[in-house]
Amino acid sequence: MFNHIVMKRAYSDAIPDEWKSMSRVFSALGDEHRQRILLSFDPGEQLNVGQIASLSTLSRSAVSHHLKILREAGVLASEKRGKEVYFWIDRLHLEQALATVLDYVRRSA
Amino acid sequence: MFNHIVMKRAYSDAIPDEWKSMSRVFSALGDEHRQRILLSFDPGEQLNVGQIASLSTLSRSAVSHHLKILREAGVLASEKRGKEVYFWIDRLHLEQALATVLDYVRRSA
DNA sequence: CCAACATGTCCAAATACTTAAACATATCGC
DNA sequence: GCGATATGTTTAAGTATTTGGACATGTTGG
Repeated sequence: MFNHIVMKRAYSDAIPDEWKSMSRVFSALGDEHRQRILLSFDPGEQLNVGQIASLSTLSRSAVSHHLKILREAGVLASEKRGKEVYFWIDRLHLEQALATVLDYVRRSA
Repeated sequence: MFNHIVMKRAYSDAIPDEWKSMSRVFSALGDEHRQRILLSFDPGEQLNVGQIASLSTLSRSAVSHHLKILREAGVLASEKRGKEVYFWIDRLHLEQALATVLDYVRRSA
């Protein structure tokens, strides 16, 4: 008995695991400067911090801050090569995160 | 001649039209309270402001603020029925916005 | 080793966002 | 119309984010 009673998930419950990843992606890409950084990449292109900063209207320091947020969100990936740090779009992670939300939305009909 | 020279899109250029819509979706869903609101909806469910506020830990006023942002971003749609305003997930708009980014990411490989 | 360069980090000021109370508007039942 | 209810708006304070300069660290070439 009571099997037919489905408690509504409490608003204050933890955000589902698969949403935590998407959450950071959303926050990261909710900023216009960070969107511009993402759009700076041509297909397959890798850019170092100096290149990204020179395209930007912000200080190198501010760009570095945004790159950190994008990397931690899994929007970009990076690797140090010599003196430089190269960034590229983390295609797989982004696809997975977006697919999670798309899946939720499609089930919501 | 010069056809082979492809100017890099300036960082400060306008964000492409199809991105403006996604931009607001990202900003809207970059906030944990607004994510919780989105996750409050069962499939096909419609909730009014009072119901959403009662699920929330925030004041009704703050919830109203977040609902406005979610509606303006096209995450939720709403309709007034009598005294109440009902909200639901704007499935089509969300799908389209997410598909735009997914498409960009897939072309970025 | 050392000078030049690329990047990251720390910090304080500027800016933007969030919050909740008070108030305003609209709708309903009687 | 009137009181009760539901929601939106304004506002001011609190909080968080963003920014760029100064400094620290790591790397390379000579």
